[in-house]
Amino acid sequence: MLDRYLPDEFESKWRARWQDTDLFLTQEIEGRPKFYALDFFPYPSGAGLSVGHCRNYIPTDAIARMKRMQGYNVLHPMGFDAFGLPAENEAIKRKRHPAGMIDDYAANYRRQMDLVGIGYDWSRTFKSSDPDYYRWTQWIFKLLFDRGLAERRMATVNWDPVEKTVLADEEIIGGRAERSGALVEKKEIPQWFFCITKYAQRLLDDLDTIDWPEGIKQMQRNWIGRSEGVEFSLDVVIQGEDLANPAHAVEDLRASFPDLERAQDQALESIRAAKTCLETLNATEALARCQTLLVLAASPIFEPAAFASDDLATLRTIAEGPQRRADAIEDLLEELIDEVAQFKGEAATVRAALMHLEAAGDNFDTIEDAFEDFIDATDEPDELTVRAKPMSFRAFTTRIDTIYGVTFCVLAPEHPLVKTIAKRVRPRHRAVIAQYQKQARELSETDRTAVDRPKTGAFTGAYAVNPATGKHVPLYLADYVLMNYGTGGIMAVPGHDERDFEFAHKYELPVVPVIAPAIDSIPELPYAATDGYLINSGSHTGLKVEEAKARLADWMEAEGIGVRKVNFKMRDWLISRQRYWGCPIPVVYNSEGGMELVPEDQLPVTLPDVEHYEPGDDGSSPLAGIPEFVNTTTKDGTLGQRETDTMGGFACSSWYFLRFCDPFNQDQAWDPEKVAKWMPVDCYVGGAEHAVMHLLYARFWTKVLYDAGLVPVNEPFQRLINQGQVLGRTPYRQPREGERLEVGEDGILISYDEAAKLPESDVTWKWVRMSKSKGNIVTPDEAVAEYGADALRVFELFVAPFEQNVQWSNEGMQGSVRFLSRVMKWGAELSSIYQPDWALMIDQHEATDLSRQIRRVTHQMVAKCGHDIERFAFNTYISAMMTALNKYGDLMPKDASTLTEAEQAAWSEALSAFIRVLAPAAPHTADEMWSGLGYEEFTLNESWPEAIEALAAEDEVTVAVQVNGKLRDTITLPAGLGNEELEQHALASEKVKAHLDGKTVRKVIVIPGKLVNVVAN
RNA sequence: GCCGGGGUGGCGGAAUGGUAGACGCGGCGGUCUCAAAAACCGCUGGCUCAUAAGGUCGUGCGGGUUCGAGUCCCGCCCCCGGCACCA
Repeated sequence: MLDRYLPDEFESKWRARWQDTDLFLTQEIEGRPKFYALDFFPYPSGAGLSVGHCRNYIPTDAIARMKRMQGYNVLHPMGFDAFGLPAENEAIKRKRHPAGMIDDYAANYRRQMDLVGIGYDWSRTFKSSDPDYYRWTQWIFKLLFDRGLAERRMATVNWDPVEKTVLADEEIIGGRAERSGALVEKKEIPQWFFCITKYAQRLLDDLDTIDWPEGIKQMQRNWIGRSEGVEFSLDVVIQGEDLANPAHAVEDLRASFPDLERAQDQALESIRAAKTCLETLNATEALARCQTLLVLAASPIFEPAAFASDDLATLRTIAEGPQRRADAIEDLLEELIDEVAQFKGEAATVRAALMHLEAAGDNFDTIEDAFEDFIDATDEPDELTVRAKPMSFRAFTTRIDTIYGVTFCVLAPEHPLVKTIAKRVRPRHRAVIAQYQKQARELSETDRTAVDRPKTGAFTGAYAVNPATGKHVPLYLADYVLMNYGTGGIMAVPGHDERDFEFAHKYELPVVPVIAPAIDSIPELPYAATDGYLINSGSHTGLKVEEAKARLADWMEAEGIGVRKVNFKMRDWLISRQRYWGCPIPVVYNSEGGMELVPEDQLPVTLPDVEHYEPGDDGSSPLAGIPEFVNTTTKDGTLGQRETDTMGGFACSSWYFLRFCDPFNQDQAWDPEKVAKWMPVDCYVGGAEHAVMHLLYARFWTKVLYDAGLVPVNEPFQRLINQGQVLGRTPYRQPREGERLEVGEDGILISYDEAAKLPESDVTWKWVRMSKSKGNIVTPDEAVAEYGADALRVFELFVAPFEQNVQWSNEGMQGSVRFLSRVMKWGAELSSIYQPDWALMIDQHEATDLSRQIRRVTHQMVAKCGHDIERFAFNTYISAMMTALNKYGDLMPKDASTLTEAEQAAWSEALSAFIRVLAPAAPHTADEMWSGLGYEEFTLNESWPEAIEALAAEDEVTVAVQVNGKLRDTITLPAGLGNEELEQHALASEKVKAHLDGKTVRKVIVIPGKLVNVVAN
């Protein structure tokens, strides 16, 4: 037997044998328990694997190997996440087709995985871009659609101007695209969504049922963002008066407009002009013409030559008035026409519209006032109800208990009510509103949501009515209120909310405390805590916060003002990508714009094989430019057009773990029985960067499939473990004059060569995640070539706890080389006395002290190793073997011929067990040693040694003896002594006596087999 | 700011409330060798002490609970990761 670890001598031989005999083929033997070990679906990149990736694959392999030896049916598959932007972008850059490129990269990954001896069942492998696979991705899309969980709707999307694609919220980091780094823009297009929000509550609740890192669960909880509160209505009034009362409205108008007389004159003139127009025009015709013009004016494709000259002339009158913007006038007229038409006959509508056309030509600012006067002058009081339609908005709050402290309200600048309010308030307010809306629109999302940004806002001129107090509080616009959370409007309680407080401070709004930690105290504001009592709260004063919440909610529900509501921060999953390299969405549109799903028997909708797949500059999918793809027929045989969006990559990775259970089923996505056999995944291993997106989406799909009765589990991944990152030592230098640092960098990345040339003081070394772009990658190829595959494996397992980051050093692998060499040397020394039938012998011959000691080491090691692998503590698994080896070393005989048969058997057991326990970590070495003992079988097919507790038990124990909690002596005693005996031995210790001198023993605490603590004073 | 995870020798790290520092790296001394490497053996937390024995301090900081705290509780500090005007 080889007595040194010489990997070149045997490692590749074993890998070849494993492959040749299909060793890693999944076994499905009746009656055995199952174990599904899975690594995150990797996206193969051109950079290949680094030793960092191996830190994922090696430990999973170790546990999978142990489980197989322990008699489990083990499913340990691997495949490739092939679709997606990174692949497509790289393909474009390299001018290669992504399919071929991905094939090459995946082949390289596979080669590297094999190189380090990962025992994947390659017979089950697939890529998500295989039509055989994505056919079923489309099938699941259909399933989601049929269950009302896939929707197409207009949406403002995050647009990446560099990659020319739409991004999910999750793909934006700080306002920039995660991948390209471009500043994200807004765009409005029809998009496909999966309605994950319908599952929000279950996704949240079921986190409690799975064994995942607390951090990841918490991240998902935060992402889902559940909050409980009350949503209720607030009426909006202007000037603090109820405009439903016409008399008030007119009074108000007069009071607020001292120039009324003059305005009336102007208006009357306008009306006269309008009447003249009316007399000469057919009313219906006039209205139609107006509307046409308005629509035209708003259209970006407006083409003046296409229209009759009198239309044009009218349009010009509208659009070219002094300081007019066509869109502003259009807005106004559209509103007027809408409103008036609703309540009056056509003639009046046209009259009003024309009048305002005229008025607009004269004096835009007074147009609203002119309208008021017009209504006034027509002597038709009911027309005032048009203006006085009550306005209200809804607000969501988790702190309904603070409603008495509302001193103002805020709407998001994009809130739909703002437009209505703007029409009704006085011009100066209208101008402020318009200005503020413009400002908010122009701010990028990044700027707008920057935390340290001072609050801004604008008073609308309108007031909200607090339903609890009836008080009118000013209504503001402010961009710290977001349209896409809650209702887009809030009740502001500056006394008990930091943001509202800051805003109130800036705009000098009152701050009223309504919650106090104790009934008679006044808190320091803002006081955001929820423990306390209500003060200044009318009939609710004195209630505790929780009770007040309940009572106020009850009251609102009873009065119909509001309802209890649960709000989620999570949004639906945007799935559309306007790109080529993705799974086509199986939808066809007919000529009327209706949509239908591609029937199941016509799936897959395959991606056309084309030369050019670059996205168009307008953001349309490259598929849209391929007529052979787009043009198709609908179910009823008419011409149809295919959906040209493809699905984002997360769709493909949301069910691959199911396909692995039945990878080549041609008739269905999987056989439910097979999935029932293997699912859930027992141990799912990958990086923490997928904490939210992939893991949430996969959970969502699993739940949908569970609801559809297609999978028997509600959660896909029973146990999740995140490996730590491998960091490479990376050189940086300070920027030179004229150089600028990238955002987030505090030095300029340089190469190792450059670092070697610079003076040491100019180079800063940092530990940075290995990546090709950083130039700090160590590949498994290098590591295997220099140190050996098993050395790499052992080092990766040993170097640090599994979840912790590692600072990589090649020298560290030298340590595992040393360990493996010692193992092989020890094995070689013992091989001459190895007894294959040790198990029989060991019971037939009387044990000696030595044999008992050997067996104790063996059985302690076996127990610890199994337990440690199970709990992913691979570093202590390796160290347990090292410890055992050290102890064996101490017990090794000078002369083997003096060993008794029991001792030979004990040594044989030790060697046999050690090799098998070593196998998950160092399978090449284990197989080499195993065959050296004459065995034909691979260690993977051998059974995991059994740890016998009785043999592992110590017959002597070292007892710590303390006096007043301080260690004063250790005494070695036979195991199993009673407490009293231990106490006596402890008190008999000379050292203990010395410390007890002059003291009285008050108490003696005995921990059996461990410790005696004498308390004395 | 909020949430999560951490902070232990020169370094990576071990330690169900019970002998802190397992195991490894590095370092020091030795064996072997003409020599070096490799391998093997021994030592290796600080202070105190000529040495040993012994003593004493010691798990980010300050308190507390306990016979006994790296571990539990309270209050801080620092590092890493995530979220971030979410009503």
